[in-house]
Amino acid sequence: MKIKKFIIKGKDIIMQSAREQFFQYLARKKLRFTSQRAIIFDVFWSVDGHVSPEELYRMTKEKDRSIGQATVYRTLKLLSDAGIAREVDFSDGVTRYEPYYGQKHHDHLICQECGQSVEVVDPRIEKLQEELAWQHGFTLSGHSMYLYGYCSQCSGKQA
Amino acid sequence: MKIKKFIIKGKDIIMQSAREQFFQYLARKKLRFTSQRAIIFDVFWSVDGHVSPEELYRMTKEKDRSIGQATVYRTLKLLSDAGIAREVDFSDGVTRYEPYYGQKHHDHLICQECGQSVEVVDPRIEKLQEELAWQHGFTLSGHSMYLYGYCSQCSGKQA
DNA sequence: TTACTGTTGATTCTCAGTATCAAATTCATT
DNA sequence: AATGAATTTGATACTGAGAATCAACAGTAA
Repeated sequence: MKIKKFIIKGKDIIMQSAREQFFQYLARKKLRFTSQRAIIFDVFWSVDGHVSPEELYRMTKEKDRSIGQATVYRTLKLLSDAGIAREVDFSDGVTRYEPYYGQKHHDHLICQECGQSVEVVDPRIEKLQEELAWQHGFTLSGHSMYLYGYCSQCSGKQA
Repeated sequence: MKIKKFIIKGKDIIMQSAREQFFQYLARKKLRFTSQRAIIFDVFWSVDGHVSPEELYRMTKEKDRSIGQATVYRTLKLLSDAGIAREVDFSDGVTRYEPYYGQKHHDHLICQECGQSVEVVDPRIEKLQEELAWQHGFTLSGHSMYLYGYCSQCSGKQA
């Protein structure tokens, strides 16, 4: 219990900073921190893992019926530009977004059977990526890596 | 000159095997090696690097006016299933395909300024990916990795 | 030939995401 | 508070990739 509470508190603190960063970003760009953006941010931040714009739109509608879907798309783009959200693309035709601020960088391991995704990191891979880019005269600014396979439950089912 | 000729010959031999593999694949699935599929295969194979379905459609039209765009989409899917083509997704909304048979596996390093892409591989990264999946109980069946950055020409221009 | 299965191209449809635009909101100045 | 400029919003229309549909059209096998 104590631990749980602590974690929630921790997440809450991060949320405040992320909100703050969003606010700062908007101010820097002379944009406004409107009530719609606040609501969308809050709902987005409450999500565990990734959401599609459409899903988020449905969720925000429950809080505020009047919010339009275009605004959700626009706000996600803003959050992405502000470095608070990250686009993830599982190449199924839908772009998803996940909270990114204060998160460790990670990539995705996806089960092709059940669709579950696991967040993974390997600093050694990151290092090698840098190196590889360097060898080709590139300055690396980012990467996307998706590992596809079958999870322990699903790899039993087939074959 | 000699070398060039040799290379062309080599490519030609690979082409024959790829065509053969396509044929075999179709036979195995009780599908037919139609003239349209042959044309689309040939044009696709003559391309250096990647093409979008739409581009390929335009190109095949020049060889055979009557070929429909749906057939191009369908055939690319077949080639992909047959392991002769590979989908590449630079996340700009268009899926591209590249010849794959007899090719070494590779990933892509993309310049965000001029758009050029370089094919890269690092067996050490491949190894670590396997390892990483394994650690999470996954059987790895494939991956996609895109490194984004600025090439030597373009990284000078900014800053 | 006939019956059967797979293929094609034209067309329509779907669906994510974007552009448009008038109305509403907010901000800065007076 | 009032004015005017700039931003934002939501509804709606639009775009463009790709898939579904379907009648006409081949091969294939009896």
